[in-house]
Amino acid sequence: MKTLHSPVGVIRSAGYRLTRQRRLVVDILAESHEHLDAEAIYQRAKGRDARISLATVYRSLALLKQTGIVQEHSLGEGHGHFEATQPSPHYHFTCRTCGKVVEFEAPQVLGAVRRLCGKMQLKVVEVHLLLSGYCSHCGIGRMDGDDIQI
Amino acid sequence: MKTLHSPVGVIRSAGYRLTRQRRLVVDILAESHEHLDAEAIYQRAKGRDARISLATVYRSLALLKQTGIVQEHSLGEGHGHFEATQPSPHYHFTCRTCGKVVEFEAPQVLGAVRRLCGKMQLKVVEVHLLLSGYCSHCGIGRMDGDDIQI
DNA sequence: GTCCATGCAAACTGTTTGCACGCGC
DNA sequence: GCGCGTGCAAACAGTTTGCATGGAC
Repeated sequence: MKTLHSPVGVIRSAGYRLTRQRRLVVDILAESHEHLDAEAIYQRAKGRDARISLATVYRSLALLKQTGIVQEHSLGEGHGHFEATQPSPHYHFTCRTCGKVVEFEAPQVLGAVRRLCGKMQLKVVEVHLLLSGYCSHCGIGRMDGDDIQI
Repeated sequence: MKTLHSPVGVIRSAGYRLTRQRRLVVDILAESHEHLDAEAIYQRAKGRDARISLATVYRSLALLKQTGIVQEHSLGEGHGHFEATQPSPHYHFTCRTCGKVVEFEAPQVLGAVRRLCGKMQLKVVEVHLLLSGYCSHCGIGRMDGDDIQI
């Protein structure tokens, strides 16, 4: 059973240096509870340290992902979005009209996945469930099952 | 209730022209039951019609996606993969070692999603469930729960 | 014949990399 | 001080677009 450390502790105990830039990226993701993309993280980082570069943001994100501190999600926009790893797994819905992202938990999904993958002898490391459609606001008047398929 | 037409019928009844190139892309996806990316589709298409261009493949895929004839999946490689829309929804597992993609059905997942989204007033149009980990072959000796999180 | 679709090449977006300098340990 | 990490700019992959020509209807 893995003990939970602070991001800073994880970075150091994995043998990586704790640089100003890495700490900055961690902080930005820990503070913001949105799903930022690399560019947005870079912009925020630049606000606090004008010298940081986009390449470093990407390199930091790769390292943080590898150590499990952050997770990357594909939210249907064709590029990555990042968030600090949460204690309990959750999934995402994105609205096709307004772009809003709704997070939700779904323990049943994990159960079903676990059962299925046990049968198929698959060792699952990551689970991404991504829904898209229309949120409660944008879905008004969209009862015309035209592209509603579920 | 939407009637099922042949891809060709769907294209024409949506008011689009049925060109040699569009038919070719449809055929390639219908024949191959793999998850091809745009480049792979382009290579196969060139084999049958040397004049086709990659841009047209992309344009055709966009149109076929919009009409529901094909689906795009993000299989964790950072670029899109395409397959002909199947009658019953299914999901994907990709092996981190050998890259193999395993398809599986999971009606329970759809049920859970439907229930949750009903509560949250979300109208769901698309459901993507993507697992990654190690397949039965590559997973041997990987019992050391180090990065196994589910 | 009309107008949408195509081919080509150039543009664009997101991401990665090579290399010399900088800084955490 | 050693060696990993950074900044910069250039390279890269995947995808999109502008424009003149071609082909479906």
